[in-house]
Amino acid sequence: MADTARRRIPEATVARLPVYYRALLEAAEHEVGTISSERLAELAGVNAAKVRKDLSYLGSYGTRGVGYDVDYLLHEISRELGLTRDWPVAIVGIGNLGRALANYRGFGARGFRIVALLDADDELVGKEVGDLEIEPIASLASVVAERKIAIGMIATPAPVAQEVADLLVDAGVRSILNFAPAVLTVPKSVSMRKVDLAIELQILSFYQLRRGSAPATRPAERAG
Amino acid sequence: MADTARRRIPEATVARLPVYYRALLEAAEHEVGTISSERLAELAGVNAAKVRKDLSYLGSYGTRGVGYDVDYLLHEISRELGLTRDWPVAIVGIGNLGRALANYRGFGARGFRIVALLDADDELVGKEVGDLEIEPIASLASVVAERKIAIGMIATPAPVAQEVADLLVDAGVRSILNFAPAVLTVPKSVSMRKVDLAIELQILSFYQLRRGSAPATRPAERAG
DNA sequence: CACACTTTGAGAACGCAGTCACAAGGTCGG
DNA sequence: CCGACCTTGTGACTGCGTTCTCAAAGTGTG
Repeated sequence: MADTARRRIPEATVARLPVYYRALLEAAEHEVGTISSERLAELAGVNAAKVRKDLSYLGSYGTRGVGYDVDYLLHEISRELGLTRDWPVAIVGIGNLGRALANYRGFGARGFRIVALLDADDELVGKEVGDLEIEPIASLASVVAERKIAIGMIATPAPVAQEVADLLVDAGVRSILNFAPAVLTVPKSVSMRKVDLAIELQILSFYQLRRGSAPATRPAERAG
Repeated sequence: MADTARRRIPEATVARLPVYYRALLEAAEHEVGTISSERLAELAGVNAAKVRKDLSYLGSYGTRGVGYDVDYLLHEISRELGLTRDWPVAIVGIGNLGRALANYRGFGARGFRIVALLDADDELVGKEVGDLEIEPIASLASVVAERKIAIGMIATPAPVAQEVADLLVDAGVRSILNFAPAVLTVPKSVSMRKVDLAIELQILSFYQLRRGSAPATRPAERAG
């Protein structure tokens, strides 16, 4: 039983842990106590060897001849991913997308709570979305400090995205999820990931042109 | 000048081409005729060697001692990505997210046109979003055929996402962008990419727990 | 026209991730 | 308690992607 002397977890593995987590949740609901790497692989859409290697980075949580205890594995993964904690989230930019994100009930409830909506437009400030009131950008720093915001989502137009990122970083936010179609630079101490619709569509377009030489459904993406 | 005997373009490169494209568009607006790999790398948030290697897969479009002709490179990349064509897109599932996607003006105008909105909810069918009317799922096959839909976006709840994917595939759609938090399986002949908010947040959470051992902002994601 | 300077293009080396294959370790029936 | 069976955990191998480095190819100046 590895415990403290745990190896560094590869980025590719980190990116798959949430998928395993979701699959295990489903297994826990419908089914039973233990699950084999093969079955888990099927639910997660990967192959069994990869599942075993990934899980082995967390420690030896399986039992040979039997499989993995679903509840125990769920617990270990959620601890590893920090899902046992509460992560207050702020959304900056409450346009179409920001509003949809604010109303989105798909974060798995677990941990990620949207506690602030901010926008630069005075027309929007004061309006309510869900049960939150939109606040002005100027109050970003104080809001981040008071509500202990860990994660910032940027849903602004591209031209102001870098500016907003800088504000978030200055306010102490160290994890950013960027939805704006722009390349942002942040200090190395800040983690940033991006979700970019236009890029995804263009990649699909590339392979659509070349049917036949198209690779299969993409592998899980990298971590950051 | 390489032409027909062009090498296979690696997935990682394909995923970066849209980023270069966007950076070049910006350069073309503000600036001038040619751009060095170093400058382009800066705008795209990668390093210069990678830019050169990526572009070399498209052919020898640079001039030593000078750099790349911005307009020419834009043209070549857009041709490679299929941005010179028109790609009709259908969105299935017009909830929060679907509506936001329908109204989203960030696809770069270029090529991707949303031409159909579909939902299983009779309450929604017939309503208008933007200038499109929501249609019933039952008409998916005919809509795809008539409007020559190439790309389907799935923005339904997770439990029905696989079902919708199957319908899209049966209707002849060969590129799918999945926003539902679910693992979908499609035939190898179909390209699928996913955008998964919950997973992104959980990855950020992982690294937030481990400040110090955190890798920098993620590399561009893989293609599919 | 020669020489200094710039920048690309690509070969080589390296490192990370994925796959394979199998020994180790555990269950279970008789 | 023994032997057949199952499934994990991991070492070895392979392949892809990134980085390094430098020759080749171009510009421009005196």
